Amino acid sequence: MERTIRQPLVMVDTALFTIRNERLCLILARRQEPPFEGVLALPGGFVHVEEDADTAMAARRVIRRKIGFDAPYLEQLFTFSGAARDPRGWSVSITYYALIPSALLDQSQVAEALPAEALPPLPFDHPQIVARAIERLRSKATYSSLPAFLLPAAFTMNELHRIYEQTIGARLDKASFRHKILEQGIIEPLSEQFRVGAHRPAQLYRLTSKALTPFERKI
Amino acid sequence: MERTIRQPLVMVDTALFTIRNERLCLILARRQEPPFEGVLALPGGFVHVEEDADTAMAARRVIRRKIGFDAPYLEQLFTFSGAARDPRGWSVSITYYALIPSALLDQSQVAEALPAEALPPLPFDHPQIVARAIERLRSKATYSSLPAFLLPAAFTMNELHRIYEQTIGARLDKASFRHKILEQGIIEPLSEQFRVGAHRPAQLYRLTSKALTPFERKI
DNA sequence: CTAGTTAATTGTAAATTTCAAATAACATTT
DNA sequence: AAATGTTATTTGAAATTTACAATTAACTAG
Repeated sequence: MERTIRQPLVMVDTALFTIRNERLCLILARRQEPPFEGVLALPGGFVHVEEDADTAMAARRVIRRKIGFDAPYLEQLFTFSGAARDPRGWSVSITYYALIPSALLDQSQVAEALPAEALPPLPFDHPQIVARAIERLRSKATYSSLPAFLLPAAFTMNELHRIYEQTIGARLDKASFRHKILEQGIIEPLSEQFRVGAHRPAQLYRLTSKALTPFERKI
Repeated sequence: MERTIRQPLVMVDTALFTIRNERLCLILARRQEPPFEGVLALPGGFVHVEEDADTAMAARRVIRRKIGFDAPYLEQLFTFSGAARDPRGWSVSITYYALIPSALLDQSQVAEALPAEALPPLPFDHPQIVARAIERLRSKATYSSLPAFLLPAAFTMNELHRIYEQTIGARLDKASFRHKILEQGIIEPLSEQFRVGAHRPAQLYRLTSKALTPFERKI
């Protein structure tokens, strides 16, 4: 037992995705205390003793403090650890990523979100965390309903289409996309509800129970 | 800082998959010390201070102690934590899963491997870890070369086919399977090398660099 | 009532997947 | 040497899915 870790810091860090101007963005927080006081970083914090069921509790607390409510989609990402990642000592960071529809955020929060592909230099090992989060998001987007969690409860087919293109980072055929999504049954039309404008009204849809559930809960 | 965790136990636990009698099995270890002394459990141990880069170091150490060499495929699975999961106190377990070709193991190790679907009652939250590991393996098997890491360096198309069926848990069409796998370019024939027997010789293949790399390393 | 804009459908070609069956290449037995 | 058994590998046609291009639909604004 003598070579085991004594007093590691146990923390959570979160990558909070949202969409601004049709681009995939991250919500950062300015650090209130050293180290790296005043620097933009991923929102995070220490795990509390009473958060004894799961570190997702701590992640939710961190996210609520930042945006004021629970993210519609939250998933554990990866655990980083070691003596080098934090100057305060041997630490374990259990990281999470969350998807947050910009419609739920304050205007000011949305305005502060920064494009995932053009972030400022981040402290600690946060760049690695971001890289992994983007990788996971892209990967899951190709075979699940994940990107839909970046949209509000009701959305049009084209909005969904654009979100998928944005998160996957590639063009997707409109007709095929519509076909496949409807085929999978992960969304359903809201009867008689349309988004209106200077054009043909667009059918509104919502996620069904076949869509991926938050927290990767299965059944 | 007063509500943060003081002296958490930081450990790794591993789910070690192998194939015995064409069935997906796990290699368990009998616990040498309390709690649950003498009980079969997932191989695990405390993280050491000098394992300061990444807990994968600790996972590799645990695996080497159990089987004597490094697993060809190792990936971080999930991090479990809390006050309830271990009677010794608040703990963090960073879990890993590994794929180990039975050809590399001692006969006795293979004989002791137990079918993943019929394990004895496991201590701690090890049943949850196993469930997640199987889920991850099945999921990745559907879109990657993962199951190939359960086979030795050279294998026939049918061996690969059976491994995929076993890990996914469903029938796969032979012709389509062969087509898709070769299409993806994740394996290549070993020229002039065949597995012989009382039947037509079977072409031997090996993984190419297009196959999934261990440790989820990209590029 | 026409132009502009986005939504949604349609049709056809191309590609992929499925399914069933045939053929190939041995070792072993007769 | 020929027949048999066994597994490997290929083939071909049907069914399904996907890609691509174009058309039609439904509104608002001027």
